[in-house]
Amino acid sequence: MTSQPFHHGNLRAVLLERAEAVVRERGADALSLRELAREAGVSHGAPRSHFIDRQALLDALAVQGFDRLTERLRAAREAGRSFEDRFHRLARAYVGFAVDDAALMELMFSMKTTGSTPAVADAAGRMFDVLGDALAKGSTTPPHPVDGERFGLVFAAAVQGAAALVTTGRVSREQGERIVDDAASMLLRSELGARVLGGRSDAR
Amino acid sequence: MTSQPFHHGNLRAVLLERAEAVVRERGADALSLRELAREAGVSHGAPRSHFIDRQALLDALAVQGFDRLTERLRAAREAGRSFEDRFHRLARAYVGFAVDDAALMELMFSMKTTGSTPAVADAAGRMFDVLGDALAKGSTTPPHPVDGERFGLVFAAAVQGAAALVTTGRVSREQGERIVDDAASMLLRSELGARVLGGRSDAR
DNA sequence: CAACTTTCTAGACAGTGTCTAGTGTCTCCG
DNA sequence: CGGAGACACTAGACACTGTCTAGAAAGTTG
Repeated sequence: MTSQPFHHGNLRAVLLERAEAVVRERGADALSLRELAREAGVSHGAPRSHFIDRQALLDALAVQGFDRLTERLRAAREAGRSFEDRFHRLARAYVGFAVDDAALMELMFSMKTTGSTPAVADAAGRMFDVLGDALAKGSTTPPHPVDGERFGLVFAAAVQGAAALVTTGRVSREQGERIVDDAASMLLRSELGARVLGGRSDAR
Repeated sequence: MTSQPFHHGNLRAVLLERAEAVVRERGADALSLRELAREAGVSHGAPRSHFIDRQALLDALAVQGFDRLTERLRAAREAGRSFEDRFHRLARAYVGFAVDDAALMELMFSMKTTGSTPAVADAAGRMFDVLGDALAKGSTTPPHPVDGERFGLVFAAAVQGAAALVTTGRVSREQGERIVDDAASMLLRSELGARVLGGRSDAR
């Protein structure tokens, strides 16, 4: 444990952990495999046993990020006491994550990462599923599928956009939260929202 | 002109043009100053006279991108025949730009670019100003400043988010346009929208 | 205990951004 | 007209990167 054994033991986990810290602090561009290896006390070629590519490491980070965001969204969904409450909680959880982990968020949604591996696409899909499920569960009558999807997409866009405005420094975090609150309120009170909700505004 | 004179003459312009092509085709990460220099037929150190940094080149590209987007938004605003029409045209112009120049868009809104130079921040500011002005011009009575800003931010968020969903391949371009259309309609018919419009729904 | 697989080392290669010193070219002012 | 200074560029160097290779060490399995 003290002097390095030949086998590091959990190099993969250490690399992921340190890599995420670097991304968070200095951005994905600043991530260097060799620097990571040095910090972990292994040779510069060692990471290759666990990540064939630099991009493979970034992909793994993105998957981890999506999974963590998914978990937070799930928690927000559970904590919601009404449909509207759940709605606002989801939005805030999403924006909060985007603000706290802005660099990671940028990585997760960068073109080279998002489209690269099925694993990343799947993780992103699971995240969006939670968003969609949370909406579907709200209405007593199953929502019209088309309306439901449109509704979910507009919601996703608003939240994603608010997050982008915040992370790029265009608006403050408080403004970002107010944006999603406003957007959520508008959505719920719109015609489309009414149809999705099946005529009720406070389903449980 | 045929054989390269010592002074290239318009190296800066050529570099910008080729750099934008590279970003568009292969992403910002794939941009190499040395490769650019080779293509332009100059030595690897030549670009330094025009762009002190790799980042400086990227910043210049971002400024160019913001300016072009600003121009398109202006055109959309002029073409609009009613407030609602103008609204939809702006949204579609924004999403259209984001789709056609996805990689450039990603560069423009990346953290390292957005926050780096005043020049970039200014260019981004001008773009958002056009968005904001277009909204302010719509209402006959000057909108309540606070409501107007909230309105504009929600709009910007929706549009930006829809663009992000499209550029990351999550939804198709058609879906993206429907999202912004839906969002625009909801916004216009919301309480907040009504207040901003001063009670009218079709101001000219 | 032997075969096999995984994990790591160490060296090499091509490529990069950045810095520096020096040179060719242009412009402008006396 | 000519010289001086500003500018654009060249060429070489440096430290660094990701990736590939061959091979050694350690763990695993039969």
